Amino acid sequence: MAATIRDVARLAGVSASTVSRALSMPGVVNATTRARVQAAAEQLGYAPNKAARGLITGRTGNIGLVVPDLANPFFPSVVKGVQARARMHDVAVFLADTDEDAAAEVGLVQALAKQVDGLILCSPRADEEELAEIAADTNVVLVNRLVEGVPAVTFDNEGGMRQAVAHLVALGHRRIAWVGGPKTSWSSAHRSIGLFAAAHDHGVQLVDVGHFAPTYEGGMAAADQAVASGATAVVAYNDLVAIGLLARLHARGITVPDDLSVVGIDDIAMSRMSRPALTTVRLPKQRAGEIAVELLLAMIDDPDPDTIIGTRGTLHGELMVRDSTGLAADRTSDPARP
Amino acid sequence: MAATIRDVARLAGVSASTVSRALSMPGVVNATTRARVQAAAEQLGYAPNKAARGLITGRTGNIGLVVPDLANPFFPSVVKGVQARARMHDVAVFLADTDEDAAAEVGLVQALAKQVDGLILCSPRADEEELAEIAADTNVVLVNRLVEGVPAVTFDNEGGMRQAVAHLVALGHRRIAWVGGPKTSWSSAHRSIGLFAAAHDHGVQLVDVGHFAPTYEGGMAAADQAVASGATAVVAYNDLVAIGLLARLHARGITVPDDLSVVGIDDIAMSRMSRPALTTVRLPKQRAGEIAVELLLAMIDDPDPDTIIGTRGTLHGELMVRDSTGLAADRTSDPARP
DNA sequence: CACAGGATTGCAAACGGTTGCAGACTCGCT
DNA sequence: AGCGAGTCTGCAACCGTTTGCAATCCTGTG
Repeated sequence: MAATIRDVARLAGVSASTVSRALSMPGVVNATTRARVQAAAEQLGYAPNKAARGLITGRTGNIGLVVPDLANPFFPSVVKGVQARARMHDVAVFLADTDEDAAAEVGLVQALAKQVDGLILCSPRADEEELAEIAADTNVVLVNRLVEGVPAVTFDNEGGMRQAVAHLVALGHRRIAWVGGPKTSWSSAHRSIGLFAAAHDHGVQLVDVGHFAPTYEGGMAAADQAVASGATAVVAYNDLVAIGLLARLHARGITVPDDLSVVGIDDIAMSRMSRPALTTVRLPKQRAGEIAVELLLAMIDDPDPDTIIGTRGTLHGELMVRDSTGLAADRTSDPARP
Repeated sequence: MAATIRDVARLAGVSASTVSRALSMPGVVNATTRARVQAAAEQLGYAPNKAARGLITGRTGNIGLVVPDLANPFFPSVVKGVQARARMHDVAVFLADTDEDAAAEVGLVQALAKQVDGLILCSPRADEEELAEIAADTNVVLVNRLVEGVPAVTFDNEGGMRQAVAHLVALGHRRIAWVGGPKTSWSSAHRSIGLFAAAHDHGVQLVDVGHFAPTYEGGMAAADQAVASGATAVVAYNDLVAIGLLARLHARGITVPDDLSVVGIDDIAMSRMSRPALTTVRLPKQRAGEIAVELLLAMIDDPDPDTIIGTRGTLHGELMVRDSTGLAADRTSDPARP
């Protein structure tokens, strides 16, 4: 079908090796020959078969990206970042959606492993051992998850939580509820830790409402318990959950932020559009994807373990104050002017 | 690094050919040999190198998927459908996001073309000629776009619009505004046509408010013109636009649906969560992805042009009536009982 | 006991590239 | 003219598979 290197060689009247060199190591072939080859290649619309090259060089020029659920707006953002950066480096991206299934995850990873130079695992569901095992014989970069000895790009959960708490405390909140994500979620655990630490530092109460699905429905399910907790503000595991909270609170006639303040995490596009617009900790999701690619590519280029293993990028979040947070309900005036 | 077929052969004490056969054409090798080979393969964690196979068979076992913008929630849904179906068939998926750039689109497509057996182009931005050209020497399935002679899966825009109009007419609306998408959008054009036809059939007025970006911002930009149009109901190019409308209308103190009804198209996840929840035409996005894969795979298996060329799946939308549509503002009672 | 015929298995070529090595040429000098 | 040093270019091997063909083994039968 498509033209092969030999077709080009024949047309240019040279050997295949010369074509190969003319195209990938110009400078080593005579200028006029090179011109002839290039003309021939052009004419035939020739483009080298990456797979064949990969067989020899051991580099496929492809990377794999595994995400748990594309329906969660968080992930398309990082996929976009990965995409963009990969394109810059001229590598193609395999995408796999595991549907939140840890078992499918390792299966997919193994299937992908053979045809890529490395993998980016985004918020992986697999357990720590499995991840370590995978990372042992494949180039792997983790996103939003930390595993001993595996390069990763993560978000500064503690810092983000600190900002959220500082904001709420400034608004007079003294009792804050935490609506956690899935029990096994690495980021939920770390957000929780950061939150408790920040609350402690500020001397305010934090009440843990429990674990919920990282979805709109999870937020709806958590709302009533959050209200019952007696807190004047709620921090949710992520924006989707926060928006679910908003919906249920509205349905119950509870006004946000007058009766209750709500803070999300992620800053997905939807958050600007919710009513009220959601105050949230913006996580540079796309940037995370970009950095993951850089890390992975560096790792591929220089497989020297020492320089890479343990490398990790930590991205800082930024509090986006919008309309879902306000003065604490049990205060009637600006706490700054008592 | 990874085990090759020869490693397995050595361990099993047979030749590479036997391993190949044992694995891909069982039944042709002796049962005990096969067992030995399988054990060896298992032990070594062997998985064939798809690229090498591709060289010989001419099949890479990969497909490519090109979308204009993952940030638009419409696309992750179809990507998910493609993903799921591809996995069933054991093919891997290359994903490319073109960032709405028609030029990047053809470039990416050409780059991908060499390493896949076929391509799924989702709502392609490229012009008709380019698409036809690409389809000429690659297996291509279009999604949400029709081009002469190229297999495609599309949505029944006319039918969807008819449902929307029937719904609005039943609510007493007699003057409906249409907020169109990008000027060059195939689906915007067809939705517009369907809408006009339906309006004509029902004997109601349709006023075209113009073309807007298919985004939240586009909706915000369109809102005031929609209001000024004097219509009592607005149909938006898609849900994102409709939600943008909702936001701007709210900001202007216009109540939906009491003052104005709003109808979207797509039924993205966000639509259930908007306030008010958006009445919209649900498009089976994920299903579209699945069918596209089936179509593409069929095309790959049987490259006989006649059976495939022109094949197209048309998926029907379903009106989801939620809270953004109500009785026409200029009516005070149920129009069914005048 | 020889032999036909089927069942297994191995050899080697092929796929489309890349690359080490060596041969062929071209120069510039002596 | 002879020679050394470059500069180019082609040959051939190799990457990890698959597959046509031929060789081998085994079995049943005459």
